[in-house]
Amino acid sequence: MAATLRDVAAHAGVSIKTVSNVVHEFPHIKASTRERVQASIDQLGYKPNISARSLRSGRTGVIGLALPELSLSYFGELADAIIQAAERRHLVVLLEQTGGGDRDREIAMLSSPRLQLTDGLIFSPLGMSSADAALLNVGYPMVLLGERVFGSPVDHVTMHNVEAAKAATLHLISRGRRRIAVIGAHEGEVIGSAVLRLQGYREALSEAGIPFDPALVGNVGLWHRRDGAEAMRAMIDSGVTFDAVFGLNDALALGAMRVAQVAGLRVPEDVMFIGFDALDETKYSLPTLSTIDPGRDEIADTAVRLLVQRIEEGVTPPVPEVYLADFTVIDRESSAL
Amino acid sequence: MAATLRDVAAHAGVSIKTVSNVVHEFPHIKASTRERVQASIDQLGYKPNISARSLRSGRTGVIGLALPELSLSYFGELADAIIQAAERRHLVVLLEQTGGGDRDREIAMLSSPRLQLTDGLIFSPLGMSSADAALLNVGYPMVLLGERVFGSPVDHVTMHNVEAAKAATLHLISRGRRRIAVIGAHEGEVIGSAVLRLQGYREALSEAGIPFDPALVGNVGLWHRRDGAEAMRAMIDSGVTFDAVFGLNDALALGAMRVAQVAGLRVPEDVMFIGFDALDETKYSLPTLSTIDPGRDEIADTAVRLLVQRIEEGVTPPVPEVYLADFTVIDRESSAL
DNA sequence: ACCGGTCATTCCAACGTTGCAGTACTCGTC
DNA sequence: GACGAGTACTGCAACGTTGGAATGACCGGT
Repeated sequence: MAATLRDVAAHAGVSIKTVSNVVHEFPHIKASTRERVQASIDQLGYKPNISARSLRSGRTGVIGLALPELSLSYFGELADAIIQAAERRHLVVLLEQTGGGDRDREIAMLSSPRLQLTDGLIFSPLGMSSADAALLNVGYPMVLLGERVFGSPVDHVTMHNVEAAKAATLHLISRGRRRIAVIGAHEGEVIGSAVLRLQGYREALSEAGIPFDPALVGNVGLWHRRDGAEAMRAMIDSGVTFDAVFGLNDALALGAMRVAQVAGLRVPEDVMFIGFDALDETKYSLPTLSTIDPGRDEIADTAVRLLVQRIEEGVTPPVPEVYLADFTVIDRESSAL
Repeated sequence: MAATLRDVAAHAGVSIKTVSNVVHEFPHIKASTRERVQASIDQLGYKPNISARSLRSGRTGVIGLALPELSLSYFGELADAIIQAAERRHLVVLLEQTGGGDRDREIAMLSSPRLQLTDGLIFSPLGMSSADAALLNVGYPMVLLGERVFGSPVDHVTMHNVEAAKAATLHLISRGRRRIAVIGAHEGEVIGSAVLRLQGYREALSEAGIPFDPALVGNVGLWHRRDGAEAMRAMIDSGVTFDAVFGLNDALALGAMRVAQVAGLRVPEDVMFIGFDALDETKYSLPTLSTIDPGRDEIADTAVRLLVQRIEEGVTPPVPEVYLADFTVIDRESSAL
């Protein structure tokens, strides 16, 4: 069906290898030959067979991207950014979903044969922990995202979670709030974004001389809108008073903000809100949601850049690189004075 | 590095072909041999090399999915559903983004060499039109999504746009509204979701004996929240009166609903709202948004099923199949009496 | 006229797999 | 006790590509 190197070679009256050389822009080719071969390529519509190339050269031009769920806006926007960054480097992305924090599934995915035709993997776990770090010592290039696994042998792109969460909390404090609830903690966990952001929250409180009140911590299962809504309802029902809410991500904050308003609280007058992630929808909620911009494009671009570097250099780095993206506080209606 | 059939064969003391036969569960193999080979496979951690397999057999187990932008919640949720449906059939998905309706980019994507290692494509165009239908006569299996291209030579999974839009409009009418604005029309276009849904809107009006008022049609560029917000602002500024809004998708409706509320209109008392797509976030907006559930899982599953069928049967169908998913009206606070 | 060196191109082998053809052995049948 | 019909395996070639070595042509210098 499709034209092969052999067909082009016959058509142009040269050897197969010469055609291959033209395709790969090898130096020593006469201009006239190059033109003739190129003409044949165009005429026959030759496209290299990637399977064959990959079999021979070991490269596919495909990178894997494994993340929990695309239906969560955060991961949808992240995937968008990563696919664009990959495209800029002439790579395509093969997408694998691992579900909402299923550790076993994440680990199984790491050795899935589906990754065979992939040059490397960008992996955003949600269920694994630092105890599993050694499992990331897989035989192929990998870049890690997120805050679940530290001390692994692979490059890691993440963000200043503690500092950003602290900034978010200080933002509310600077607006005069002292009873700041936090929604999205994971009870009993010692690692992950929830823990780090909670730590930032506590650091901000202590810096401002505000005592930490465990009654103001809303625990959740996942970080969906639904969980934020449920946690807010529970907190309101518990009778605890608060004048601000820090949602550990935007989905939680949005779910919580709705419930607070339904319960008759005015935002921002009675309760201020801030989230984390800078999702597009935070610009259109009522009121618009203040949030932390985690520098998604920067994260995406860096992840792809590091992965390409590892693919080209071969094997695991002696000292894995850890990259921390910059963040910004976005001040919107939900925390306006 | 990785074990090959050759290694396993040597280890088990059989021929390469026998190992291959075991892997493929060929009938005529002695149980004892099968066990011995299987043991060697496990011991050496053999995984088939997909590039080699694909070179030889022409199949990769990868399908392409080309859609506009993952950062739009609708496509994020759609991609999620398609990836899950593909996984159920042991396929992986290679994701390609074509941007917000760039016809040339969509056409270029169709012949991209990146699709080489793909067995087929699920394609959701946003810029092409029925005039381009012939371009879909590509040499590989394809399933089309959406409402841009009709009469193409490939299988097509779409939905009852006209009927669903009509149902949405009738829903508002049944709640006593007569001045129903519609947000999301594409001025001058004659095809696509916007046209079909607008048609459904007009059919509903005419069935209810309500005259069509062009002043109640809000034109937009894209179907993002921002566009809905801008269109609503323009409509309010124009001074036209309305007591309900049909957003041609949820993002438009949500953007518009915010603007309407900021302008002092109460939802649903002064203005009712309904959207289209049943995004997760419509359950958590304030108020929650009534919408049309387009049966996303059904669409995803059918698309993958049809694609697999085409891949297995080879070539283009003599008569392409057109599948229309069922829809449901979801009644929420934004249109509550 | 011959040599060394660069340039342009070709030849060969391999990547790991699978389809097909073939072989050798076992068995029940007449 | 030879014969077809299975059963259990093996061997070879090929898929389309690329890396490296090999070949040949050409050119300036001696």
